[in-house]
Amino acid sequence: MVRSPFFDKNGIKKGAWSDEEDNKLRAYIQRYGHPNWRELPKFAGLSRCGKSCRLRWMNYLRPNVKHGNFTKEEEDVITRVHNKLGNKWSKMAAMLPGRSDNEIKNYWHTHLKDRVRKEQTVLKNEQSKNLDEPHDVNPKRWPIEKENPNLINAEQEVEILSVVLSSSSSTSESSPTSLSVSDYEVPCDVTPQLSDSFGNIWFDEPCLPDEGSIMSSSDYMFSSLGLSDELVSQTSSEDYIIDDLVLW
DNA sequence: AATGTGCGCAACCGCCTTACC
DNA sequence: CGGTAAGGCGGTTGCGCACAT
Repeated sequence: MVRSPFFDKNGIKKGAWSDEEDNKLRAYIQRYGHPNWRELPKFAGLSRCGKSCRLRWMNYLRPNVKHGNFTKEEEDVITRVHNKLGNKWSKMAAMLPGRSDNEIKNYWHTHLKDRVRKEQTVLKNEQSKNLDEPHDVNPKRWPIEKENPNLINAEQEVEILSVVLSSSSSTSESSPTSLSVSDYEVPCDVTPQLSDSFGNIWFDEPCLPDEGSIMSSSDYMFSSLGLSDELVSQTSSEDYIIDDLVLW
């Protein structure tokens, strides 16, 4: 399934990792951490380059890393974020505790890409049929927006989400604003709704980050998005409906 | 049973960003 | 401010496996 092991001209081992190598890397990092990836293989007794060690740890050996089938909710998050941001795998990984960017990327290419493309083609055809009859793209949203003129449009949503996702520090002075990432291209009847099983992935399942501390999936999401505790605590649960990815 | 073909996924590669001097 | 090293990210590749012929 993977490249057969071999040594390059510098004596660096490439290709599939053996159990022995995995054990060495795991044992070393659990004991000493990974302050310097480049030096790590030397001290851990591995004939690998630092990059290879980092990749193996991040994608496979980390204690909290998940393998196997993606849930419907995870698929939905990937689809929605991809619609807004494109191939930002690390951003998606930050929102899906236990999933690596590599795994998300692979899953997108092998499972989701074609499916989403088909869904959007179907949608486009339907929309072109109904061109003469303008109607709400997302009927669920419009009543809310009409009630609240302060809500933002689709372009602003992408911009703000990009900032939120890339931000490493909180914007504590920001007032609670509804940040919707609802998908205008894939309506709610095409993509499954997250809110139905919202608790499953964001709140029920504890998550173990690298540091070893336990935090809830929702804490993990907010911390990975750079949202401060105070800001999160101001937030009522109704405010971050993942159905539309309203973050706060 | 043998061979061909496509898929899935771990790992590699190169570029970009960040940190440090 | 520029140079360098290290980390991180996204695109691509190689190969084992399952399924089709």
